[in-house]
Amino acid sequence: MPHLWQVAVNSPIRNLFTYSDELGSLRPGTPVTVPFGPSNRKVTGLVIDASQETSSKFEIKAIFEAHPERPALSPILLQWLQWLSDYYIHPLGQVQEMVFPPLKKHSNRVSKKAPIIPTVDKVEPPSLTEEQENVLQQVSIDGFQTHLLHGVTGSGKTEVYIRLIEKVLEQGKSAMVLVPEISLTPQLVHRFAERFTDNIAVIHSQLTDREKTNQWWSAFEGEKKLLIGARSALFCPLPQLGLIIVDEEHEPSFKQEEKLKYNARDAAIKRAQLEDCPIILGSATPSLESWNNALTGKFKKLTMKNRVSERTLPAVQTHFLGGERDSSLPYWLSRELFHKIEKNLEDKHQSALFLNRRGMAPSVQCFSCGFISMCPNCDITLTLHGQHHLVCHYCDYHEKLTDDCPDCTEGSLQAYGLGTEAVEKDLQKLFPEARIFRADRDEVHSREALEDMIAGMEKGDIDILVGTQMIAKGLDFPNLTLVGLVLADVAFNIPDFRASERSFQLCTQVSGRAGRSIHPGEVIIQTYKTKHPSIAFAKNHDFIGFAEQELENRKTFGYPPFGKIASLRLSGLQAAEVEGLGKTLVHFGEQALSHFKDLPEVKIMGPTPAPLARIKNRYRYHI
DNA sequence: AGCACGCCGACT
DNA sequence: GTCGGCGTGCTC
Repeated sequence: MPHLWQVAVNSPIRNLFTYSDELGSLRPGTPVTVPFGPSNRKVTGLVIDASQETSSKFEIKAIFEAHPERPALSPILLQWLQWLSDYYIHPLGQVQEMVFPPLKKHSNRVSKKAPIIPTVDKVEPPSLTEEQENVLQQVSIDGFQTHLLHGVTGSGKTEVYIRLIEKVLEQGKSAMVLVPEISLTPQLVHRFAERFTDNIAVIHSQLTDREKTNQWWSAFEGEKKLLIGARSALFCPLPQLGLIIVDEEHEPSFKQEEKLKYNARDAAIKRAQLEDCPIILGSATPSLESWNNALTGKFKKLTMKNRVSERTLPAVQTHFLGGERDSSLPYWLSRELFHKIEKNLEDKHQSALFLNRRGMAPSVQCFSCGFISMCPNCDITLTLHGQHHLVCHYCDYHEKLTDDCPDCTEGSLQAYGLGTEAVEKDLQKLFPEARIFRADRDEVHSREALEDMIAGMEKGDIDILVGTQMIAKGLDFPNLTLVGLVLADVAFNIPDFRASERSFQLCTQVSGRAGRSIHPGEVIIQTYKTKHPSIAFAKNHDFIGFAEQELENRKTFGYPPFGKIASLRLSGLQAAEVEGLGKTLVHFGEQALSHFKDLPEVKIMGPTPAPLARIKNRYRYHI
């Protein structure tokens, strides 16, 4: 009698399917191809378990073969995939698919592109600070334990990671470092390459499919013992995984919002638990969830309060933007920041200005009739780029800015608000001699362009860097001594209970770019709300104070980590239809709740239009 | 998701 | 009488 197996098939169905095995070489964890659907098309799947199927409600088909290009997975990995599927409510057959590389193994075709792992000379390890030593002593590399490493910017977290990885590799095990996509800069890889030479594989979305496949196999086969990557790298089945590091654990980019909706930080903790290895979550500004877990003892808390080599944290000043203005300066530039930039140019130091908004201006309005240019496909104003390009930041719509208002045809459209392009342009006028570089998605759109920008900063070819998100984290330029946050308020206004946390993190991370070398750093935060707690605490480098106050707020309102929130997002082409579905779902929810008497308080809110009520002509609601 | 089936309008 | 557009339902 042939064996029957439960197979997770790559399809959006949450059942397992029973197949017969006439090969006899299969076991749980074997990737297979199976006939599926009325035309028996060939789909991929994963053998999960033996089947006890006795009834014959359906025809049982035979597995085609063990997948010729996919290696078998360990019981631990299988268990982890099952957990992901259950916890994030996603079909196991599709979760399983994320483990494997996009292309067939093979063909070691030599890439013409620059190598992903740079060839650099090995660098001798620096001596450790007392704090670093102390932290290292507290981490056991045997057995599962979640650690939260709270270390200020520039405190040498990376060196701690490196030392721990060295220990793990000495035992013949492999290690994984997860970083947010945005900070997976060549700089970080370079830093690791200096110590582990070419014993490194890298996986992130900027690689081509061929590159990803090659990197995946070199990590899977143990040819490279250290895997560095963005969240998707977590799925790589490393042999003898001995350590996971999640750097910048608070970063929202660890969350995937589509398909399998997982948080790589949380999924990494689960994987470490199953693999029975330690995991380190590192951040200068931990998420309040993780911080709370450290306070309650669920995570082991490790602290580094000082920067390495007696370097001090930068002096942070805040400047009120609403006061009287110097008419010779653009309205967004305080006299103080202007003078600091001027001084920095004289001293041949570098400056960076941060503003989380690309383009010239976020909207244009007719001064005569009040008409505002909107995207026809989205509920959003069009952003002005250059002198006369109106662009939607959510779809590919763009139009030319007309001389006259398209509505009243009398007035003309005027730019409102500020973006990085305008900052760059104004600065160039004020400092004609300065070499200014703008780093946002319009200017820096590829790995190569990012590398060029970094090289430009390192060589001193740039005096002033103007940028968005892109320059906020992870970067380390020794000659960068002045950082200006042009308008901190942008971050307060996002409609999210984490808005305060996000702005505190932003202020701290941006500030952290300044003064990372022998020269002390200075930071200027410009804002209309100098008293906002996010700014006040960031100014004093007081994460603990901020966390204490913000946790109190969260407790009062029942927000995480004290309460739990789930968000259901609905979208469709007809607003009424989407809202109707939302109402039906809420109704189901209320009914379901009424069957449970002793639940803690559960509230269902909505459906209401999402903050961006329409994107790409799809109406969005949430519950 | 991907495919087949089936219902209906449009065209030879 | 046949083609094809898309709504519906199933996949071991």
